[in-house]
Amino acid sequence: MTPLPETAFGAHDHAACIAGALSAAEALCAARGAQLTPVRRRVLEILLESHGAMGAYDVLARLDAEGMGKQPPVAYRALSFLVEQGLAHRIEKLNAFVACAHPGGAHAPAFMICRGCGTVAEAEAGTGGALGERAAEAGFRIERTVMEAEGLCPACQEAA
Amino acid sequence: MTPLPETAFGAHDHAACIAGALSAAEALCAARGAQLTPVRRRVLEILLESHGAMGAYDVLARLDAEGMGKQPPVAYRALSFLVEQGLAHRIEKLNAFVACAHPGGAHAPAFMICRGCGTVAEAEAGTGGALGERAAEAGFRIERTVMEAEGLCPACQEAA
DNA sequence: ACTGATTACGTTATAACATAACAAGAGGCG
DNA sequence: CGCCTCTTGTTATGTTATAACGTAATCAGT
Repeated sequence: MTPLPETAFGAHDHAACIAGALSAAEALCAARGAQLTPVRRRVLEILLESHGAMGAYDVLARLDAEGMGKQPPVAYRALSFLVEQGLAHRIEKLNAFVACAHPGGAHAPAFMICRGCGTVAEAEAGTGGALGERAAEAGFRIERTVMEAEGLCPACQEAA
Repeated sequence: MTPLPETAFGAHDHAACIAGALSAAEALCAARGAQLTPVRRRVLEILLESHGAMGAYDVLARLDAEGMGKQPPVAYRALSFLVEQGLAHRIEKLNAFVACAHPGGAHAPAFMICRGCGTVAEAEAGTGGALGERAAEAGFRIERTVMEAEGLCPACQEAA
């Protein structure tokens, strides 16, 4: 099977992936006049390092260990900021957050969630296909979509 | 514009819609040997009556008022049963539950959630379009999907 | 009828996720 | 300086969900 560098399921240079995402985040925030403060930046790093979905309290525990705050609002504020800026996404199915794999790009993201290893891969979903069609028929105006698939990634399929 | 009886946004005979769904649920459970007990049946009725998404604790409050239980597990167990049987769906975006509009049918449901009136309309989404394609490319085996669109229904668009 | 398996329900307690509300500091800018 | 805005610190609370344990009813096989 060929490698799959375009998804989180494939092996890749993790350090480079983190560094690239961080510099993209800095550039984006600078361009928009948004402030990537130390806490916000550190939360993004934590998400990138884990390369998976993390609960807000998992993030908070990391922040606390580093002396950057221990109350829930600290984590939720930083996560909200990152989501607003498109630097992270909320995974509704998991009540968790994940760093964006394509910061700055167009956004109708879809996610593949491996129930084996917890890895979350992001894909661009486009219009949403059948859902978009049904919405158009019904006259429903879509503002945001949630598209999440749960299942098994290639590695976990083999393990099972 | 023509009426849209196939979605919850259109007017319809609510009493008949409830009665029909209930008898379909009874038939399904009987056919499967699943027990539609009083609490489970009542929870389904409550969901059908509201014709929208309800939180577990909203359902629980109704049950409590009727003397059918006041602890969270009572509601969660009944809701879990209904979801397992395909008689209700969980709306991840809202942390809420809604009665199934097409009990017994095939199920890759998608939902349109009106942020104005809270109405939730169910549509059949099929394979998921772009997400399904990306999953196939990545070798990811999908077991369940969450497809939810938030926006404005026709009525609320006019009101705004 | 007795036994054991299964299923559903009752109850207590707590875990896990999320936000309201208010005070205080940092920095730009007229 | 004085004002405004944004960010952060902190307390408290609200909301959603499940673990864990015990009881009752049902039913198949003996």
